[in-house]
Amino acid sequence: MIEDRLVALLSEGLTAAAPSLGIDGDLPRPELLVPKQRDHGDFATNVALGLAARAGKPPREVAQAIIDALPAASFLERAEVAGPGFLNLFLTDEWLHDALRTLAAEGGSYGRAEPNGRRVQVEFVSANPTGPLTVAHARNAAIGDALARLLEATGWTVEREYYFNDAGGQMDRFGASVEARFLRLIGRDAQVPQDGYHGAYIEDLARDILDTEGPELADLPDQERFLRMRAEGVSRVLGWIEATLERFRVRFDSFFRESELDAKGEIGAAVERLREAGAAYTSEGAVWFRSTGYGDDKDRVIVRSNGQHTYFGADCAYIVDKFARAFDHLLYVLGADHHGDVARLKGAARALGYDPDALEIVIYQWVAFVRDGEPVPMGKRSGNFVTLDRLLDEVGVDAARFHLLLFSNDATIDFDIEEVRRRSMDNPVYYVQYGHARIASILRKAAREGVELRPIDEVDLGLLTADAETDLLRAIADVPGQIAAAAELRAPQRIAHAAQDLAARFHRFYTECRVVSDDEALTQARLWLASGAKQVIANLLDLLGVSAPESMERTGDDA
RNA sequence: GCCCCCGUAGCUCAGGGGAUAGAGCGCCGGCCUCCGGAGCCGGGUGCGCAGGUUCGAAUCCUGCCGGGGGCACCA
Repeated sequence: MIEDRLVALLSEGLTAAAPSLGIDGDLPRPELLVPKQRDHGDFATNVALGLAARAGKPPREVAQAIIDALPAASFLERAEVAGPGFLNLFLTDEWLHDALRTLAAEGGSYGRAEPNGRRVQVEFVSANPTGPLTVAHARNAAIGDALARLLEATGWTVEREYYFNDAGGQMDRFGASVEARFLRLIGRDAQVPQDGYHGAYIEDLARDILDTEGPELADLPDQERFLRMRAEGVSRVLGWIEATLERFRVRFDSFFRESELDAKGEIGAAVERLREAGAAYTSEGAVWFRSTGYGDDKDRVIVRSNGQHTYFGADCAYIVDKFARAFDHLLYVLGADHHGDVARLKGAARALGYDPDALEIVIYQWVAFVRDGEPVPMGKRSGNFVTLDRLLDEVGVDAARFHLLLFSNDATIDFDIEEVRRRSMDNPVYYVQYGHARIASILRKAAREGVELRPIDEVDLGLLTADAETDLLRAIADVPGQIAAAAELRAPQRIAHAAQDLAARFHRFYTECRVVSDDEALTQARLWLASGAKQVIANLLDLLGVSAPESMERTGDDA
């Protein structure tokens, strides 16, 4: 990449200039900046600003000394001092052409890194299977999957895991609710518990269990019947959840049940380990984790006085289980209500002897779903909620994912269902997709007219000289860096914005530059540029799990 | 009371310590003989307040103000 070559060049110049500047000792690695203004060059560095104090000379003088010491390089047109002491680098367009050639060669893997040999687990969604996924889970699914895709793109081997509690208090209430519905269906007297689940889907579940398992389930001994009902309910709800996720283009590599931890004795083992580490103690009959030693505001119970472990106790065992599976890094994707978990989860990891930095928690803020100005209620137990499926029916997978990934994780989202549903120009997902479809259309036209695309090495990319053309090339060249940054910062919205930026640059290029024309050489160069833009838009959309259509409906008249 | 997130243009939001802070929407005015007008071009004295760190702060730190959310052996 050109950036590496520039940094190497600058380092050489810096090393050569250092003695005359009176700088000895370690020299910094020059940092490359991308100036916002074109007359500030293609790249810039602030290295002179940082070294001015050490040199005892004005920054501009330091910058000039570095320039004077710069070895010749074919790709460097000129370098100049600017502003307070920036060193601006002007390159020949060759690096832009190189980027386009690389893109042409790599296609769908352009911008992606080589495998780094490291394994990361991304745990997300993890909703307990007491009912269908709701809109409340949508952002978690979108962010978790996008981060998984970004990590894959930056070389990681990624495992997507879904964790659920199949035996806690909520699941018991769920099981009892299903059981009651079942009994009522066959005419027996039973009441759904007051604190149980009252949604209509519970009855659907009961009916399905009745249809497939038969009424004789009702005659099992009480405890057995309850467990059976709970299990039958869980497996069916999990089936719904998987189907919804599949539709949302999210596929998990593993579904992990909390009960496995207990069954394998891992919870007891984890508690023991914490005790040995001096991080757990007994008080009032319960076992506590000394989380105050790890930045928490109070200690937390891990085993209740009745002998049952808490959720957090299971979390500790789960941490052990995860690390035992030889992941180099663990990512948790959790909603804002879990911010309090961060300190104690990392604390538990440390207490258990792991590197707390290897356990990372991505917290995202809430989504306020709104319809016609009214908040959409999301409580699951009341039965009054909007399922993720219904949301997808209304706005489509592409619009839903794109909109959920358009904003920083730290920002709360106002998700107006009517607005996101609109297939119109104020909907950025269609703007980007339209750009992709429009390019596809040009390429079809070129093919229709018998224009044959020659190998890119035989094409004179130097003909691409208009601002609209070089701006588009620049954006293409910038994509690998954008992907790396988005992954590193856990910031999928950067990809959404990069995609919009690419589409905008393409649209401008399209308006100003006719692609298929009588000028054969120029047509070749522009076709390569257009198809490059198409590929890059597709690559970025893929990182978001959004499709890149070859064509779109011509009319968006429900706008 | 303690903790987390946010405060940037009329609205919704981007902005990895750099130079003159951007985009979409809305509003006004332009652009179709011709590759898809779901498009393009032009129109803009906005970083909540006060300190601090720095050559340089929307960005990092502290305090305050305003908004949102979380703080149970429920699990």
